[in-house]
Amino acid sequence: MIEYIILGLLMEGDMSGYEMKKTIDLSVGMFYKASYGSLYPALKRMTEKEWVSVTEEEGSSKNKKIYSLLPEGRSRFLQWLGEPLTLDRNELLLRVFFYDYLDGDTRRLRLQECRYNLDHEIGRLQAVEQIVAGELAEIPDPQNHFFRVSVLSYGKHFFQMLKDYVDQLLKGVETNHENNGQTGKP
Amino acid sequence: MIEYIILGLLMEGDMSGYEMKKTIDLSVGMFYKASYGSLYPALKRMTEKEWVSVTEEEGSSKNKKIYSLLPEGRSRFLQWLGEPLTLDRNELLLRVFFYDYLDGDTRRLRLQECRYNLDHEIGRLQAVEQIVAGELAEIPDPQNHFFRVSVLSYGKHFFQMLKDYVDQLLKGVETNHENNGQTGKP
DNA sequence: GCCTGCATGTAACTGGTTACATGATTGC
DNA sequence: GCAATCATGTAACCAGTTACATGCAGGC
Repeated sequence: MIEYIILGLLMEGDMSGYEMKKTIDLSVGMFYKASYGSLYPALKRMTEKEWVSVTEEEGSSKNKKIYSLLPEGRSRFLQWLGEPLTLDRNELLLRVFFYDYLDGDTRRLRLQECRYNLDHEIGRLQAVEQIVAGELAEIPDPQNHFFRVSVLSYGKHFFQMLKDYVDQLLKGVETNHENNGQTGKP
Repeated sequence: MIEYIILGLLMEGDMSGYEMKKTIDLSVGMFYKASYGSLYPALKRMTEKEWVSVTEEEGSSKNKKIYSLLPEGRSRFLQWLGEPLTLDRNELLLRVFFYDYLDGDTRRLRLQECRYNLDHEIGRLQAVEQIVAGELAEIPDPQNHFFRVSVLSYGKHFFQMLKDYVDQLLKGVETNHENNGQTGKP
C-alpha cells in the first residue's frame, strides 16, 4: 500500500522520505497513517526494484536523500490506479486521491462500478436493518440495544454519503471535461 | 482487537467460533473484517488466558465448541470499553457498538471527549483546505487537482458527519434515560 | 454420489507499528 | 548552549490475511 502512495507523491516531483511523511500526514493522513518504520524500508525495497532512484544531496552535507520516479515505478503506479475500486473504504479514497492521473475513461468506469456496488451494499444494509427491527420488536427491552442499532444505521448513512460523494465526482468530471488524466506533475 | 469483539459477542450469550464469524459479518462487518485465521487463534489464546471457557458439544458428534465468557474476560471487556474513544474511526465505531454495556457516566464523558476532538479536527481540516485553496489559486491548471481537492473536502464532510452522529448519540441517551449501562445479555 | 453449508484449524506470509539509535541544523 | 525540528534508519514485535487441510451433515 505505502509503495503506491509513495509513487503517487513522486508523480508530483522529487522528494525525500521525511518530506513524504509530512505530505502524507497533511493530505491522505486522515485515512492513511504512515510511519517511518514503514516508509524507509519501503523506499529501500523500491530502490532495489528500480521503481525509484535516489540522489544523495552532497553539497549541503545534510544527509538527505532525494527520491525520483523511474519509468518502471511510473507504470506500476498507473497500473495500480486503474484497478477497480473496492468498497474497502480506505483504498477507495486513497486511489481517488490520485485519480487526476488516471485516464478519463477508466476513471468513469471505476466510479460507475463503485456506485453500483454501493447501491447494492446499501440495499443489503437496509435488509439487515429490517431484520434487526423485527427482532427488536419481539424482545422486552429494546432500549438496551440503542447503540448497536445506531451503529448499524450509521453504516447505512455512511455508505449513502459515500455514494453521494461518488455521484458528485462523476458529475464533477463531466463538468470539468478538460481533465482527462494527466501525464505527471499536475 | 478481535479479542474484544469476541468478548463483546459473548456478553450476549455463548457461541461457537463459526457463529461469531457470521455474527461479525452481519453486524460490525462494515468496519471490521474477521477471518478464521485470526478468529480461531484468538479463541485459543483467550482460553489459555482464561478469559473464556470452552465446552465441546459431544451429543451431536458435531465437533462443535461453544465458548462462554469467564469473569476475567468480562472485566477485561468492560475495562476496554471504558477507555477513551480515539478518532481512529475503526475503533470508535467498534467500541460504540458495544456501548449499551458501558455505564452512563463514562459513556457520556467519552462521547463528549470525542465530540470535542472531532471539532478540533474539523477546524484543522478547514485550515488545511484554505491553504490548499490558496495554493490552487496560484497555479495555472487548478482543474488538474480536482480529485485530490475533493478527497480533502470529503474528509471534512466525513468528520462533520461523524460529529453529527456523536451528537445524535448524546441526545439519544438523554432521551433514553433508562439505559444506563447493562450488566450483560441486553 | 455430489454439492452446499457447517465447523475447526494451521503455516507462511505481509504489512505494518513501536521503540530505539543516531546525528546534523536552525533559531533563540 | 539548548531545544526543536530536520533527517535517516533498524530490530523486535504484532495483528491479521491467504491458502490450505480436514471432515461431517443434510438435501437433491
